[in-house]
Amino acid sequence: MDEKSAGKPEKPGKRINAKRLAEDLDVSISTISRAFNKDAVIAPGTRSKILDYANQLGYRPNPYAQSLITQKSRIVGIIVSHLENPFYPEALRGLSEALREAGWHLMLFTVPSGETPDDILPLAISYQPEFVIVMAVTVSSRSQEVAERAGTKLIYFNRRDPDSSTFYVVCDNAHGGGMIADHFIDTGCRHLAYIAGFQNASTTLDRWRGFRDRCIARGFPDVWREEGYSFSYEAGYRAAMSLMKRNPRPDAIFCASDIIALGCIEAIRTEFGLRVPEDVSVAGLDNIEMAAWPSHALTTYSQPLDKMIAATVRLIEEISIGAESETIAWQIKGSIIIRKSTRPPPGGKKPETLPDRPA
Amino acid sequence: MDEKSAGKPEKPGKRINAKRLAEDLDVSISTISRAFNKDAVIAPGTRSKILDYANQLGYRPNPYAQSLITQKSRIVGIIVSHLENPFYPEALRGLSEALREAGWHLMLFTVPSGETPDDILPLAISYQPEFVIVMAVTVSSRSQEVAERAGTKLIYFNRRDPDSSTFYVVCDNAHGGGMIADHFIDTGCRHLAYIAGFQNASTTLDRWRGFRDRCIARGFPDVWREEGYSFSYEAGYRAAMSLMKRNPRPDAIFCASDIIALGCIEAIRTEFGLRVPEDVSVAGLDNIEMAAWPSHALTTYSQPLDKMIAATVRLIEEISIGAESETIAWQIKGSIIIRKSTRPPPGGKKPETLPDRPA
DNA sequence: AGACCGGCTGCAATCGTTTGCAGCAATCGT
DNA sequence: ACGATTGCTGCAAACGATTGCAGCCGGTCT
Repeated sequence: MDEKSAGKPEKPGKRINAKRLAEDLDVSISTISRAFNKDAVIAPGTRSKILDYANQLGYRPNPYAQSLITQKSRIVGIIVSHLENPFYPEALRGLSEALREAGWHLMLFTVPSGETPDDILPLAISYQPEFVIVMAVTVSSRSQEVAERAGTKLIYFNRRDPDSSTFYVVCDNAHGGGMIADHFIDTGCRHLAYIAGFQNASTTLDRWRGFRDRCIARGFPDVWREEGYSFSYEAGYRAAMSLMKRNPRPDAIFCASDIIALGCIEAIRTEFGLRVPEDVSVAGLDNIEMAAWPSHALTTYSQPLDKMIAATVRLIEEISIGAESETIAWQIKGSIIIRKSTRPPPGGKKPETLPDRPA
Repeated sequence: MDEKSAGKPEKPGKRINAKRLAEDLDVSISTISRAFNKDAVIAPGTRSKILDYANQLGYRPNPYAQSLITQKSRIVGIIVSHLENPFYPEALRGLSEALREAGWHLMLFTVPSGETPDDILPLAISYQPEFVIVMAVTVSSRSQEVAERAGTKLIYFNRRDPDSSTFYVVCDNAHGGGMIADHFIDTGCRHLAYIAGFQNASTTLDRWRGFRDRCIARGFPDVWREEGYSFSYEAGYRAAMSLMKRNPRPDAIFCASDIIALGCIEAIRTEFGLRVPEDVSVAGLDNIEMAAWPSHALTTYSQPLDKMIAATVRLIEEISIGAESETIAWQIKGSIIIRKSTRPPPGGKKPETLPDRPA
């Protein structure tokens, strides 16, 4: 520490690296490295000396060199297809924060309208993230294979993978459908209908299944189903237009997403001059923030976003440390949130008064 | 090509690298590299041979090694603070796609509610992105310095930097305020008001300035201003509650964002039983997708998102190739979108009938 | 025929880390 | 007092690319 330490004249253009620290501090590069590695053997004194000097100089280990040598990037990619559905920004935000806290970096890929997540995947894995979270409804199973070849693990968020052993995290959509059906029936609705989202999204399917099965079980087998073809406001608007012309006209509509429900309500009000919930009960699924706005006051089934996010991060952590995670998939129950877009429960109480067996 | 080519037994665990290609193809690693480098000298035949074989094997150059040696990452970080305001997902999406097309990767950082973008910046630059786009209203100027030291360029999106020579891209917010003022006054409104967003965000300030200046210029100096303290639905709701109790009661309210406007309208309708636009005209600024929904039909000033995004990408490209970009900042005009939340223009036409000089 | 040139390719240094292994001093056990 | 153990540190070989420079080969010019 006597050769030429102290007033060393800041080499200008050069980014500071471990070598520079090593020279200044008169230790080896290895030692510098060890100072930053949580569980490496190093004298506590040496470590703190290095750490102090490091952040005095603003030094941080170069992540590219680290990734290169360790073969780990601590990057997770995320492919999002429908950011215009407010559910996704909410999920994205949560995921972003949770992953950051766990020490991961998030690389974002949005899917342009003409394309599918499959088209984007090659690009997403080109930066060799350790994981790619797919937050999109439609993905082919070929993707699985592409990812595998690149050494990247795929995790589906809000999408069940029908035919395989991939990782996924979803809410219990069938349960949601069932709860809504119960609520409709309990509040005296008799002509039930469903507005679907993307045609063969697992979410569309499961919600429908849960809803219809419960309707049938409770003695209402004639459930309308209208295709929305997407999870959007416009879809809800259009679907409601057609649905409300049927005979018998529905008096309760379960929409495959909140945003569909808002479109649906709007159509019912402006196009048919009917009231919600007096004439028609409408419920959604997601519980996006907007659903709570007084202007909407939407009854809905709440996706347990926090739990879903926690599960996702946990999955990632476990796989990443090599614990071939025993749970490959999470399906988490949410809960129904009753607001003002559906009829209130019958005055006082008469829960046993089921429709087809009059009191 | 005779030593041991042909039926080479796929080395299993090993990720394929340039060396592997080189051996199989009997060329040097340098040549492999050159095949992937657009403007390197290499015989066309050799290149296509390599490229073919490469994507038959699914090989792509390792980005970490590339970044390490070239000192460029082609990564741009983005810090977003208010994803719950739909304007930001829209912007994020556009930015993501435009940057992808230009060959950049996007690393996302959201700002948790307790913290500021400044707190996140160190983390954002820890991966050494070449640029960081800050899509947030409040940033201290110290950040500028932190970024500089790490060799990262900061670009503000939707935020003007008052005191410095940093890069930024915004829409012409003052112009927006002015247009809305004109529209209010032209449609016969007389008691004008403004609901502010974050208190010292440049957007709040500029919109106010443009609005008030025009009001004054046209002879209505008494403009109410109500603080919203944030760009949210709740802020609009709360602010409207207080604003509508003033005397004289406003008959036109310009909100610092669309989402504020929606909250504001809701409060006017449900809390005061008044009609929009018959009793009060309300306009926003942003032109988020929801503003066009028939249930809202919000009059607003449209942010020229596409142009803003194009400008941002262009800025990045220019700086990145070293052309010390002559334009350090972009301020782009948007346009007013008249819908149903403001009174219609006077029947037929009487544009000259200004308030204070009666016809 | 010899000099020169242009097009292509290979050599080897380099980027900034991590990590197994060996070495060394100080402490401990007997 | 001497070997074994412990606690820390340094050496050097990776990781997988890029790129300036030198070399080779065939063709053209004089």
